Amino acid sequence: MIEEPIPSVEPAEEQPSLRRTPSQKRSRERVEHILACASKLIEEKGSDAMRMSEVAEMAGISIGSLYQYFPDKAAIVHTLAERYNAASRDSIASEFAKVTTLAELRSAFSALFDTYYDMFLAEPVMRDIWSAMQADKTLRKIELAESRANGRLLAETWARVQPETPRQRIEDAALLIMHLGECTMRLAVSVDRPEGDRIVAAFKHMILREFVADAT
Amino acid sequence: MIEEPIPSVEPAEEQPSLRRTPSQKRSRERVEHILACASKLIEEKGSDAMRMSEVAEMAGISIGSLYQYFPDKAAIVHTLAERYNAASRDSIASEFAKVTTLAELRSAFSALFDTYYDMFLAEPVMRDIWSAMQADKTLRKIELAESRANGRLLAETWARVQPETPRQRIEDAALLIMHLGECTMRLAVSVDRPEGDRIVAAFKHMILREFVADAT
DNA sequence: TGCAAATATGAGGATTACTCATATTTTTCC
DNA sequence: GGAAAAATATGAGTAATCCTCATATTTGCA
Repeated sequence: MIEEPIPSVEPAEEQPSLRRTPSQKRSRERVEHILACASKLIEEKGSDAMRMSEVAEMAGISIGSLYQYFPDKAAIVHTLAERYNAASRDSIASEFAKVTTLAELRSAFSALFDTYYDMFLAEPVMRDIWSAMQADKTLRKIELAESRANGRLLAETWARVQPETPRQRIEDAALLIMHLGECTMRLAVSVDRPEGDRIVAAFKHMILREFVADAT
Repeated sequence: MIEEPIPSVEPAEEQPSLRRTPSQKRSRERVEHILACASKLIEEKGSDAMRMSEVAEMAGISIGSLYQYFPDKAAIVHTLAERYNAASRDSIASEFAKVTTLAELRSAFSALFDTYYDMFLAEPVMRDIWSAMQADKTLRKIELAESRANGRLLAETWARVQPETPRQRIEDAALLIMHLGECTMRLAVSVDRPEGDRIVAAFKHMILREFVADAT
């Protein structure tokens, strides 16, 4: 009945972000409710200004209960981040799955970052969480894990359509590209719309040059 | 008599990070001393774990005095960040100043990022401050201003050696490149040494492709 | 129904950035 | 030199907030 959003690709690294695995159905629903409230609060005021007391109040539970489910504030952000990341990985994986030629890789990459940019524009919560991840030491590890996971997806596809290129070079470049993609999104949404659009275009233009036949 | 630390290139955006402009010589020395202590503490434990009480104690002053010079904790990080940024801008400006051809731009860029990477490796405080800047809303604006300032330096040089390329395209690309350069540094120093080296190499390789004659 | 396990509660502990009324030092001006 | 004024120093105290824990309530099950 309750279907959890199982990351269908590779989970980045699952720390125990829930204090106890909820065994009762009501508990699992409550976890979802807490996350929904937290998400709404982050949308309204940002994760930094979000107070644990507010989350508890909006969710209609006591602070004690809140801490029964999440060991600390970062765990809430962590969980939300993991969900967005899982969604990203999924769309990346499905976009790359059908790629068999370099030309297809180029158009898949292009489409991917258009989608990614739209997501960033549409989801203020996602944007905020990305910033929060940079702030916290623990959460920063998630970002790296995420870049690595996405980098692997790109590297596999890339190596498939261009087997003559050294694997190490592909892997390094793939990690860098996916990481810089995230950085570009953050930059693009932090400036005004037309400039953001141009920045994303510039990024795509720059990266697409990498996916060419001549192995320099 | 009062000589303020004037950034020799373009100041990114000077908010009043000092509570009062110290008029007496002893005060200015004290500001320097506070910053030195803060820097040492950041090196030891990170800006997040650095306590204002510790800074005061190490500097041999009371908390009240500390707050007489800096309006809040972020202001200390802000000031330190501005200094590093000013140093970066200077080295970027001097590296680009003598560039007159595309080939020279390429080698200047390459040399610049080698230096930048070395700085990041050698200066744990700088690394920490970069992370801290992402965390705080106010400080994040500095990062953007910094990217813009550096982007302008690159754009000017680039436009000089390649006047046929549309100015808008150069400006967008320059901002993106300098911003992504910072992101690459952060990524490179957060992984193990050999991988970090390869990542920096991959970045340089990728960007140097942009500085070519064919205006695609 | 009654007992044990799971879950809920919220007052309070702990930490920490920052304030402010007061005290001290320095400068100014006769 | 001395007194008034301005600048600077002080640190106990305030406020904000995360999180704990001893206790109460609810649920699952025999």
